[in-house]
Amino acid sequence: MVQSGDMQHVESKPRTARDRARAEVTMEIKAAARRRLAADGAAALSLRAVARDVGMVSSAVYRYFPSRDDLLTALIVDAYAAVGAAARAADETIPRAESLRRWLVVSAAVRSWARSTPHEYGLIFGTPVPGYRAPVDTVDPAASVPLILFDIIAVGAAAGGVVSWSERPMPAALRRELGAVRTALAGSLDGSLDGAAAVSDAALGQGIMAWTQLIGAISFEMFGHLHNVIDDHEVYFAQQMRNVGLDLGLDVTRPRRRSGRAT
Amino acid sequence: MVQSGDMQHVESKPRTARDRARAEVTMEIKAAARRRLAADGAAALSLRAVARDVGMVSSAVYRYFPSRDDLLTALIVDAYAAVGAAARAADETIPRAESLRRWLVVSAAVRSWARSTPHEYGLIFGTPVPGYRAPVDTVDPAASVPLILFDIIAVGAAAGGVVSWSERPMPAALRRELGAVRTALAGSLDGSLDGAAAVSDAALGQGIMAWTQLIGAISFEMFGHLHNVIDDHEVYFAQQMRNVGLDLGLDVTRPRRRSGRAT
DNA sequence: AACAAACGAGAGCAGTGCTCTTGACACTGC
DNA sequence: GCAGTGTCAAGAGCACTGCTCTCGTTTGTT
Repeated sequence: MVQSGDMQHVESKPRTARDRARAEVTMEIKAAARRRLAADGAAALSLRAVARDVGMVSSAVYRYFPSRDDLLTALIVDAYAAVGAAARAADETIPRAESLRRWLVVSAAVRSWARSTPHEYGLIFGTPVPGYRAPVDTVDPAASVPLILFDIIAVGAAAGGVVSWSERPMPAALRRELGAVRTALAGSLDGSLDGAAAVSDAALGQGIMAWTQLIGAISFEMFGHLHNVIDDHEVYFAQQMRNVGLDLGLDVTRPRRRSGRAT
Repeated sequence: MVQSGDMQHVESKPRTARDRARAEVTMEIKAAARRRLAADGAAALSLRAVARDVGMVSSAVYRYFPSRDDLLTALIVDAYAAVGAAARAADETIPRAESLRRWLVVSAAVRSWARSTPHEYGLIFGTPVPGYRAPVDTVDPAASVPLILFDIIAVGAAAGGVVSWSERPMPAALRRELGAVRTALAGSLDGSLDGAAAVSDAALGQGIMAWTQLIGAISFEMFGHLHNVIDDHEVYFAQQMRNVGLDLGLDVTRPRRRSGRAT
């Protein structure tokens, strides 16, 4: 179902031995960096330390990554890919028409990815590291989870789901921006983008809200802002996401149907 | 109206000249650190650099802050106090009964504080700096904005506002936790906490969602996650907050009143 | 075989957090 | 008034960082 076209970065087999070695060493460096990131966090990631881990001297690492920030950028791209893959894998366990369950499963998958690799989560959803420049490399993989959410909402809307914001007025300027967002998202969905048009401006706006809520809730939990407020994050998160999903009108399969479902 | 009891940290005038000098130098260091923080961000905050700025040598600064992290912690506490003060100042411009307008004005105040001091915002709502330990000092000022939001919701609920999640079931475990949260928040409100009891579990849960949504939306904007998605953050944010406020049932004064406000 | 590019190693620079020691100053009790 | 006590700024120093440059060596291409 949802698959952004990210097949092209499986570059053709490196021919020369040097290229092959280079690719391998690059991966080794990234793996070591990821290990140190998981252990100590992004702020404490030292290029010299990862160089020691892979048995090189620090200056040699600069042949592969021109600066420490570039190493971090590479890790960011990988992290985006990882969370996108986790979300996609979860999504594929649920029939495409069951929008609510898809939303619950995907949001839970994002949360559990964050809990399993908190520093990588902080890397992409926390404070931007140095002066922040979002290179073009990061914008494409960053959209993979929102893309899944858009598909869920589109299917739900096409099935007659009604969003709770649908009756509210919306500024024309915002409608224009959301229109551009819709066409961009619909263009990234390969298969049946027939449902994309069914996503109203209100649904799109509320969908972005849901995406914000998902990341906001996980960030609150991961960054400790719910300390002394919520103990059982598991049930709290599930409850919040369920309510957000219901507000999104995703329970289109449930209302008065015992198990079969109409179109 | 809402005022957490944070008057006690106006410690009595330092008597001896040495104490006075110490307090003054401490403030000078914090001011310089805040300046460098605003310029370069938390990651680049160097204790030696702020020492140079105040005309001291680095080791002298350690007489006032035992480590760099302690300096950052002091800045975090100040940042919490600043955003709380901004929110409170905005809240006091609106009559207490107009819950929706209070919500809109307070959320806008938080956003504009974030935009004016982005690095301080990142300091408290971004990735926790090193290994993260939230000292007891930070938990009290951190609650000031949520406290205001709770008061807004309590007044709205007492005036008959109905939250959109009110019909949804909620796990008993979560109800228990929210009960503790309610008594804690109600206890921090000095004046008329009669309305606090009117805040149902559903309203409280949705209130935390609104708080999450507020910070999530600002974080998305500040950290660049809405790049190529939203251009006019101003109208987008206002629209989102308005819808969240309406879902919270805060428009209790508007329905059938032409212009004069009641109470 | 000859040449150029890529590579790893090492030295070195400027900067960092933090510790320790030293001498000067201010406050306190006699 | 004066010694004793604690606080203070300063400097040197340690281990570490990101990053640059140079130096032989290896590798791929012509």
